Amino acid sequence: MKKSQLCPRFEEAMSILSKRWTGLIIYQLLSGKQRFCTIESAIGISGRLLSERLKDLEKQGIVKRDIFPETPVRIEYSLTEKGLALEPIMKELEKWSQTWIETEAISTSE
Amino acid sequence: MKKSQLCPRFEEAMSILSKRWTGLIIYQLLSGKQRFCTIESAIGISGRLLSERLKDLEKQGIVKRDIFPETPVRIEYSLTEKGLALEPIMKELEKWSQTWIETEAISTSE
DNA sequence: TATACTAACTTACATAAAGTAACTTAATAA
DNA sequence: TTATTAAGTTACTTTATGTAAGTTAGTATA
Repeated sequence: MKKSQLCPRFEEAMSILSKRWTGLIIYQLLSGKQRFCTIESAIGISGRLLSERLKDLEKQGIVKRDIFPETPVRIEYSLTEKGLALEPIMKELEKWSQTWIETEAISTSE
Repeated sequence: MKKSQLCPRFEEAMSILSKRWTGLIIYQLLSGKQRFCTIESAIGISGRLLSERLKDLEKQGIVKRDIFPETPVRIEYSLTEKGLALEPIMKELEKWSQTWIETEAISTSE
């Protein structure tokens, strides 16, 4: 593949957000720590992909995983400092969407 | 697919940014109007996908396309008002990347 | 007149990522 | 012994992306 002329840090940051579901997972966790099944139903992602994304985000130091050995086991996901620092981006995107996205224009194919 | 509990506007906005290349194209166009081949080499995208993404972005009213019937033809892409309004998001992501992304950690597989 | 050149695509095909549904694991309760 | 539950994982299909070659239109050059 061709090499870009962009700042590698910015490119890396964008590659995180431009992976499907990643942004919504982070957005969802901004409202506080929560469990796998809560995130799953809140954003409508499948277990297979949520599992994959959470592993990636943990590896990148954006998400933290805490295990509570109850029955059945409880696992809570939350944002690290690095993850929480993404809040301004989400807030700006929220603002933009409220100004520029019309509800009517959204495809309702599902 | 399951339905999410998120604001449809925000979800739609995120779906734009979380499509591969879209964010980089918008970022690139923030530095001013430019031609197909310029964007192509600046961000390292293939012609096939750049063409596809620019069409989508035009349809969404984020990008404008101007034709100059010279020889060979010149076509200039630029951001609309809606597209320019995404600048704060890009600036915040730039800030975040400079604080939290280490250059060493970026995979150099290409 | 025939061939070359250029930007901006498009097509055809291979590979990678995402969607879907069924299955697994471990601890404990009925 | 069977059932229940959260948190995944596996197997398989469909969609998206990567890659390279081909197309189009208007000149310019041999």
